[in-house]
Amino acid sequence: MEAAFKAINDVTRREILQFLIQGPQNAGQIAKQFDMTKPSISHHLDLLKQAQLIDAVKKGQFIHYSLNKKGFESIHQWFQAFAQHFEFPKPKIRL
Amino acid sequence: MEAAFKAINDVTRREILQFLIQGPQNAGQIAKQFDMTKPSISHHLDLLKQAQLIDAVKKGQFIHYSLNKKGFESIHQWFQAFAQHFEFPKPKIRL
DNA sequence: TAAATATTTAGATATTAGCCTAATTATTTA
DNA sequence: TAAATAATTAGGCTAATATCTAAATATTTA
Repeated sequence: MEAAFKAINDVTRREILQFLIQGPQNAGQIAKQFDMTKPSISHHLDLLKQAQLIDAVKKGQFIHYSLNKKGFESIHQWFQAFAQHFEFPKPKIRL
Repeated sequence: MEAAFKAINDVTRREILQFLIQGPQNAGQIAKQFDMTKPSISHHLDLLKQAQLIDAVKKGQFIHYSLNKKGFESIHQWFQAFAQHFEFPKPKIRL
């Protein structure tokens, strides 16, 4: 959980997560989105992986990165206590 | 939003938020819960306030701190995109 | 197998963050 | 109004973070 909070406390890493909503991408494709060197992006990917917010699968010389539910669940769980406290509006009908 | 992510990226600050679930507390009562000096706690309270995760109301020589919905809403909003992506299980019946 | 490509690892540097002690401000009480 | 209480602000120190360049590793292709 510690790692997840640390991971999302950075604009670039949050943008990487947003980018991955549209589907798995390899490191180069991710790096292309940002005005930052590949090693820096690689470092960010490492922190996101440590937090289990993303998964990495090597396919030949490429590494495919995708969102990982686990890390998000840990954030979700922490948030629940407060969501309950404030009773955030929920849809009346199951979507 | 930036400020909220920064604020929750610290164990002490998250523990302060947890503590405030049970209701408003003044700075001294909060500081008593932690093995840390008052100035350090004061600094944490300031960051939480900046993130609008807590509110501060002065009552005489005391300052009462309480949870502030606003900051949590900004985190909640960010989270929604991913919650939708993963379709986190929701209760079938409205509680 | 040598060259090219994809990505990471290592090392350096500058900024940010967290904690402490000392000093300051504001309020209450004797 | 002087002393006590509640809390913050200021200043300094150390550890952690984000970024870069250069080098290394792994894989594919000519």
